[in-house]
Amino acid sequence: MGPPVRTLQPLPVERGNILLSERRTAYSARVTTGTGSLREAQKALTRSRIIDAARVVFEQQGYAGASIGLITTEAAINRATFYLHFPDKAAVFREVVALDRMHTDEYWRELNTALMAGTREAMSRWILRLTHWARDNASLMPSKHEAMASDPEFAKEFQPRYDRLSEEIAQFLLTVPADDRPDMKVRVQMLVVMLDQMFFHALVQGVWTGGEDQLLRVATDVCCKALDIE
Amino acid sequence: MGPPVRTLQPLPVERGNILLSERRTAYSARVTTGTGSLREAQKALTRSRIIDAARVVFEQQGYAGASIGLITTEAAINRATFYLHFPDKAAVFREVVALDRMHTDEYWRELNTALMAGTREAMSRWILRLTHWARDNASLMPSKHEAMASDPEFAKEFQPRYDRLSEEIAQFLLTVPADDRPDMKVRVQMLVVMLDQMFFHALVQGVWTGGEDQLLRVATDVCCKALDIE
Amino acid sequence: MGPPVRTLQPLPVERGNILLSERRTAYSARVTTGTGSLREAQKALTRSRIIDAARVVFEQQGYAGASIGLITTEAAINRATFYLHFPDKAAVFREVVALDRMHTDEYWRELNTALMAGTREAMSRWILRLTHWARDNASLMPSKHEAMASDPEFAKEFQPRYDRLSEEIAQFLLTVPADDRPDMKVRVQMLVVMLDQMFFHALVQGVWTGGEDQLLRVATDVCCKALDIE
Amino acid sequence: MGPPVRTLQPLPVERGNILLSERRTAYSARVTTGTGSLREAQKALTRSRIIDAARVVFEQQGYAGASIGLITTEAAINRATFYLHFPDKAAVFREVVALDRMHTDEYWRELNTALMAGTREAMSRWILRLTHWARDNASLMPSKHEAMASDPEFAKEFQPRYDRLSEEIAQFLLTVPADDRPDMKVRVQMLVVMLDQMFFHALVQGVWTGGEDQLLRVATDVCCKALDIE
DNA sequence: AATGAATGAGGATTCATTCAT
DNA sequence: TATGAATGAATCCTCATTCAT
Repeated sequence: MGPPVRTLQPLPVERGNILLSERRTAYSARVTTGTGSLREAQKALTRSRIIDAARVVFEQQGYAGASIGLITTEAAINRATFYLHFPDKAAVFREVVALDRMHTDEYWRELNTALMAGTREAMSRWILRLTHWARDNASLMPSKHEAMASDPEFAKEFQPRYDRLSEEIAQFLLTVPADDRPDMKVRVQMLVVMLDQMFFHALVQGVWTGGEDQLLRVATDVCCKALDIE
Repeated sequence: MGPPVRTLQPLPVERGNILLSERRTAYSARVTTGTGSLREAQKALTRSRIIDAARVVFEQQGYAGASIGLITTEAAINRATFYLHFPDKAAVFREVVALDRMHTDEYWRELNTALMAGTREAMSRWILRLTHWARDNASLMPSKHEAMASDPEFAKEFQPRYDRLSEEIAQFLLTVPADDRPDMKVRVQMLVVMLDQMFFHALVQGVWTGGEDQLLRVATDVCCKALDIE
Repeated sequence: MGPPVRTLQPLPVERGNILLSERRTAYSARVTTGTGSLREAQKALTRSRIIDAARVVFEQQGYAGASIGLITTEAAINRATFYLHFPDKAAVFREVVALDRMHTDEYWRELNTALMAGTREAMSRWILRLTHWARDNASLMPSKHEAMASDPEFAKEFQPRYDRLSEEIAQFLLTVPADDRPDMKVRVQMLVVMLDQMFFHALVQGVWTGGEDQLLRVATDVCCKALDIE
Repeated sequence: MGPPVRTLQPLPVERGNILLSERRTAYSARVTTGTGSLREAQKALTRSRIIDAARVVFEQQGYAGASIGLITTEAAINRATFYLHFPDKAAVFREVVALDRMHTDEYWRELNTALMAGTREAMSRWILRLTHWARDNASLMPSKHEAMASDPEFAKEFQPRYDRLSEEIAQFLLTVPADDRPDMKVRVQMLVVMLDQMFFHALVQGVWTGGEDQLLRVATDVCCKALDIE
């Protein structure tokens, strides 16, 4: 009878969530290591503190709502110190998002694998993986959407993901008849957009009524049918 | 050889588009007429001026970028007057969006018809219709996304659209075996989310590379396959 | 034995002088009267309060040292109110100086009369008059010099005084042989520059050692000789 | 028919002039050489680099506009290094000006000679010399005026020049009847102030309309007449 | 002696909002 | 009802200055 239907927890990202700070530290800390001299290490430490704090603030307050004052307070540093490391809010935000994106790419790449496999099973596994990813990144998404909507720069910067995606699945596309490739590319893009958005609605904004099982089942089915899998 | 491939014009909504003002005026004017006494009529007039001005400003400046000062300047009224009609920015925004939503519902309702028809042709026609709608509403979308992302209230308020949508297609759902209904509902929701988002990317943010024909063709195909049409 | 030698009091303008506030109020108040409606009157009142306060601050702190915060504190109004009346510090300063300039012109005009008279007596009287004027305006001079030195705009705006001066004495120039006029014009300009600067040194910066009598006597003598008077 | 009338080039000192850097380097270098140990030499080198850079910045940005950051950037040294050599902006400015003053004194001393000669010719030559000096120092003058106007300390420090001047011409004063000496001293001071200021207007601020010839001719005439020369 | 990093303090603006008219 | 004027609260940003290295 399958696993119990666990309603998708809409993730308590509603501006106040502080759950992920631990992992976040890991994120940016990872970047700092191996720099060399002591001074550089210290600078990198401060920098990563800012990034971590920024992430917390962006998650809690959204993009527009985040002020540099809040970030520096959260990072427990002087406001002026911020400007030593970043020119403005947008710059830190880019950094914060970049850390996420590293993982993003990783997951997208797996899509290629799943498509190559060409089985419902593989698709299902990938979509499940996607939910995990969405859950991890959910808290920052509102800010990302907000930034993209309010600042054309960000829109240009973050959106290309979908374009690059089509390159990620280049391998898979080669398995498709040459004539069908352009359409297939668009088809995959659409589905990715769909899943992306769907998980955003489901996880971040909590506006999905059904259970997680149903969501996964239907999503898999839609994708497979659209891609003529099985 | 089919119609010529016209690349989707990414719609010059890039903060400055003023194309729709005419229609907009019609929108809010429609609401004000026939209220009753003279005083009320005047008040309603001012109110609709604010709404129209607000729309212009939201389109040009985005949600966060729109200040009450800009709105009242655009409306050529005093800043204080604004507060006689609306408590804050969010309130006007709700009104502005509401005017769009009237139409929104209208279009969604047609989805039910298309689904009932159950033909690729009907689906294709509806999707085409959707692109028109998207084109009309494109300019306000960034603000809407921004507002939703930054203000949880808006998220709750605007998202339910997808829930209500499932009610709109209730009629269609009755034609589906009772056991399949829950999944079918989710399936349609997903596709709507997909189309919605797709047109946002394609029209508003102009990040779609293919032509309009391709977009429509693939979208129709994905939807039909996912819904077992044909 | 002549009048007693009274050493020129270098005027306690050394950032802290508050002596002239009374007169100042008179200055700007004069401007406000006769506006008409009550609202306008109130606005004008605030405006003149800002100007008066600005003058005090400029006198005490110099141009660079004067901040908008200091001005609004002195005026006992909100900082934002300032921006309702002036775009920036430079704008108020212009206004403050303008009030002085009204008088300035008046005094320069008398130079023409003195020159026309062509007697040592008339020159002496005018120079004496000039010292009074200098004394009255001494406190603002440092700021003026500072503003002129630091902001080319001000230099352009305030300096032309010397050019306009040559127009003020046009009448006198007509009494001079046509051939000598250009040189005579320059000659007068030089002397005015000299007196101007001299009184600035003597009164404002207090770096003159001699007594007031001596100063007047020598100045008169230099001027008369240079102009072939007597 | 005299030399051709060359309009006084108002000297492109308008914050951006960089003409004099060569000479300037010479200035401060002269001071640093011959100090002794290697360390001291290095220190002196840095010190002179700061002074040179400061001069450039003061010329370009004015006194208030010059920040320590700008100076150290121009000198290509660390901001903190500045504080090893000077306590603050005022201190470097003093040095910068002092370098000028060495020359200043030199020129003033020649005034004594000219006065002793007591001929129109000698006066004329000295005044011409003065214009050269003014031209050389023009670029720094705005800052000097600004500093004097904003900081009473500077006023006290730079002004005394006029007092010391009277000592420079002590020799000449001895040739004057004892009774007339006090007045003569003041008379010369006045004329020097006049010339000083005149060249400032003419060269630095470019507000003089006439040609250089006229300026020199009239200035010479005024001085000679005022001093009963010829 | 020189530097990189960090800080504290202060100044300019802008905005939403409230009064008295 | 509509307005002009005023306000309080934030925010951004820059600068002079110090400290550990």
